[in-house]
Amino acid sequence: MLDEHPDGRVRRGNATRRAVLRRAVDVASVEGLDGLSIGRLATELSMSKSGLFALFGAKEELQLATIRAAKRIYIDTVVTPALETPPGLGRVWALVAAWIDYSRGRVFPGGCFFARTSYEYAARDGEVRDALTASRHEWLELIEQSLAEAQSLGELAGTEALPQLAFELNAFLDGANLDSLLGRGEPAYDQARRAIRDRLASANRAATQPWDGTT
Amino acid sequence: MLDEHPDGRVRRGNATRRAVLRRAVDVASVEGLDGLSIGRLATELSMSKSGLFALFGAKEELQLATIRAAKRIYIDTVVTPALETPPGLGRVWALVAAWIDYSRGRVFPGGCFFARTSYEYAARDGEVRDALTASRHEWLELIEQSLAEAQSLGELAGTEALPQLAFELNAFLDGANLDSLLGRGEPAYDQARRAIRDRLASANRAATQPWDGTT
DNA sequence: ATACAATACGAACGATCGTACCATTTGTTT
DNA sequence: AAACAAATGGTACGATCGTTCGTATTGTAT
Repeated sequence: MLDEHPDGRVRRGNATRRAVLRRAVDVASVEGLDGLSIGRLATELSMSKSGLFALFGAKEELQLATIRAAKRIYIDTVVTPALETPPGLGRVWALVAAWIDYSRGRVFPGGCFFARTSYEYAARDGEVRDALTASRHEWLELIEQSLAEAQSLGELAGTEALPQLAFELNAFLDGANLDSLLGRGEPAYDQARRAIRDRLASANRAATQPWDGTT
Repeated sequence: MLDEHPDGRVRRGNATRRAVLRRAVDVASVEGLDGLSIGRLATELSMSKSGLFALFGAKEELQLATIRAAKRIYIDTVVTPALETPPGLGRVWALVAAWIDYSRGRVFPGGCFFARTSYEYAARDGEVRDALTASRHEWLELIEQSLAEAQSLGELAGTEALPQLAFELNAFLDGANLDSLLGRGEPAYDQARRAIRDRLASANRAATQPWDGTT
């Protein structure tokens, strides 16, 4: 959509940028956005350091572009597939299930890209941090909105506070992600699934429409 | 306890090491254990880079010593005070309450030291990562043990799986820590408290000994 | 054909990194 | 008093960092 102009030069540049960012998101998910080094990226991609640098103009621009690239991957592998499930608790479950697959399948070698980098910049200032907080906010709002749909369908007790519930579900996901990376492996994801299923089942108990807990 | 030998030289060295580590834990909680730089620490503490380096022998030793120093602070401000509360759900609550105060009060400027650094090294190898995974394991075991005491006192349903429950409580804590750092502020801790209180109350409902949810 | 624009490279810059070596000072041991 | 040990500082090394500059190449305009 940004390539509307069929300029061969910028098209070539965009292709190179994509190749760089494909590698950058993987590196950053393990070593962090600080660990991203232009020289190292250039070496790994067999290009010149100055050439790679010129594509972004500054290190911070590379970091911001890396975040945007990670967000695209995240949306493609987690959000979009889950939105194929019709609204309701089924979609909420599809969302968390897709997230678990995303973390578990190591779409990024360092687990969830945003968990890794958000913690890295959580206590700092600047555009990088702002971009990461905005991403987290969008994600939490997506969960909350899916919960709101389920609630208006009668699948969630009307007394449930949705920001609270979204916070809890997301905490389970992040917890499993970290536990898994730190060696707890598959059982961590089992714990998250069980916690989420039990929590949603409890929120469904006082609702009008029953939920079978699987779909 | 390690200063049993009244050698003035090593005592002086230990004092300097303590001063270095007091600053190192703060820096690492914000910039990470990679962001720790010997030269920067030396400048901030008005000492020579080579002198500071010699006190630890290698950067990795400085990082490991920083983790040990952070663990001491953690134990002093979270674990030990909570253990003054008698076993049972009251102690579990004291533990999580102390943790929330520890994160909320910014004992480390970057929030929980271990959340920050564990994510940093979660997807890597080496002694630093091993030390961090061990710390996390100890913490989770402490929660689990406190839950086991509560269970044997009849304050927790016998059907509750304790590793599962410990995972959930800890996930709430980490989630609030990150949300708070990313600008959500006090409400994040309120959400964690509420999530934990509700979860413990639910686990207490099928138990023999009631719990009032506050002490 | 000519002027312009974007990509890419090579070389070099100042800064900072972790580390090594050597000297000095200070405290302990004999 | 002499021998030793630990802490601390000064200097310098090689590596890497982000960045700048000049230049060649390639594609698009006029």
